[in-house]
Amino acid sequence: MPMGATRKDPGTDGAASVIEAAAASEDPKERILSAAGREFADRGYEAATIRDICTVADVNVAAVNYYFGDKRRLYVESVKHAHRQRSEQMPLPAWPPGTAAESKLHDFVANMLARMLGFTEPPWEVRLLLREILHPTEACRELVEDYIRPHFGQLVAILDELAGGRLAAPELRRVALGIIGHCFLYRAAGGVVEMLIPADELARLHALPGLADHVTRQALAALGAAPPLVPVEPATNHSPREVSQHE
Amino acid sequence: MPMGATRKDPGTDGAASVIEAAAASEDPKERILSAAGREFADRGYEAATIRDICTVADVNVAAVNYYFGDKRRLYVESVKHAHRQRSEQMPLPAWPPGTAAESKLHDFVANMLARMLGFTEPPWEVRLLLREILHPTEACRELVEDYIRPHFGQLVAILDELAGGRLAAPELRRVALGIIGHCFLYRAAGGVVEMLIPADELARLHALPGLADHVTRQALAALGAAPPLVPVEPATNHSPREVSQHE
DNA sequence: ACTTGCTTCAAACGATCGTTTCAAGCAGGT
DNA sequence: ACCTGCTTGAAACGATCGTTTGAAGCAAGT
Repeated sequence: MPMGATRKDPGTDGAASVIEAAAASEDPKERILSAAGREFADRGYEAATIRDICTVADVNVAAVNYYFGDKRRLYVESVKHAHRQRSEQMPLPAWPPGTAAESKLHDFVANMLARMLGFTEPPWEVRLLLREILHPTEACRELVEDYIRPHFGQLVAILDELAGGRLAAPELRRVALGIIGHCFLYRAAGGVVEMLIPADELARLHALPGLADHVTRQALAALGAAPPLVPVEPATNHSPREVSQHE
Repeated sequence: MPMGATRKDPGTDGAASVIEAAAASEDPKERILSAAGREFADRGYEAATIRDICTVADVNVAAVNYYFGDKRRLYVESVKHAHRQRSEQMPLPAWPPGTAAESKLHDFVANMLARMLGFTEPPWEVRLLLREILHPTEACRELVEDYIRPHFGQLVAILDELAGGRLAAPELRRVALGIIGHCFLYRAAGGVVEMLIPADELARLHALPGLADHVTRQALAALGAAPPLVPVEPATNHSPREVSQHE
């Protein structure tokens, strides 16, 4: 699918000629990186072929070896390229000082879900980065340090604020991992999740706002910063755990 | 790392006595399935070669095509084989009637973590099934129906019991997905998680009981069946949300 | 015009893959 | 012994992969 041309520098348009419909950059090196990213994301490292990549990028087969040396280095560079593009088009969220921690958590989760699932479309950059997370190669460490750790740190900070400093760092991290895992499941195992949910409910599940609400509320309830998911019995002395006597 | 990997030389075949220490079955078909499972789990479908599989299984290259037709069908069969072995050696947990739902949830989580992470060893069967979940092929549907859906249903039933029937089915499913996602993250993205956690805490994180405790407790707290993670202020009239007043 | 340095191109190379072939082995029934 | 059906074996086939090659194109610099 021809994605909209992502013009990073709108100031220097240069030629007035209308560029091809497909995202065609001037620089062949960048064309190769884009094509390689898509192919690697779709088919995986082994199944993606240099010939296909070069056909998509509209360059000669020898171009890959000329610009990148070999296939492996092309892969590493395309992962970095995707990560670079992704992080500069979706920076870390920032809030004015004094914003309620609950709001920040909700924003953070919604942002993460949007980044992972893509509110409009599932971008190939995300799929490529996911592949790198699931099957780490040499490009993984840099990805974690530059892309994942800052987000993780921000989430932990929000949770710390919510806990009012009354939760130890290891505990905070585990709560954060729970939130991330919840979102991660939809991205990494979305196909299986869809099989587990009744068809008539899938539309609801794919509605991002509702998902973000639920993930946030569950985390807040676990921390004690929001009422539990199960509505409390209005006013009874009996233990709320004895309600169901009919199976 | 598939590139540049020099093929492991089986060495001198002088003494053909010691075949394979691991699993040398009588049936060559089963030997192929075992070897294929390991190779597919380790290297992925594309990178695993029939020649390597047959070398490990100690059969001729033609045996794969003789018994399974082609590589794709061998893959599907090896996934089913792994799933079959795995589910018969780790059946669904069962509790005597009247067991507290909290205990059941804890057992369920501990069982799932043990199944995923493997307290003794990371079995290749799990890695192969994970591959199928992450990159579904034709073998996925059967896997979900026979292996995953029963577990999922059991978890939802436990949560329903915990909620005392006061939570709608969609909500219950989302809570279940949260729990599963939490565990799933450690299995699927364990390498990245390990980079995010300080080294001196990794030992704690890999201690299965503690992990199960935390996942269970977080879920219980979210449902309201256990006190929140953050210790409640002992006795103050002030709202606990106004603790931090300095900005 | 000639050189220089960078880039592109078509073609081929060597390796390896999945698959096929066909003959040899090896039971048991007659 | 013979046939018969199933299983194994070594070798080869055709396709495709990543990579290399060497020449041609092309815009400066001199």
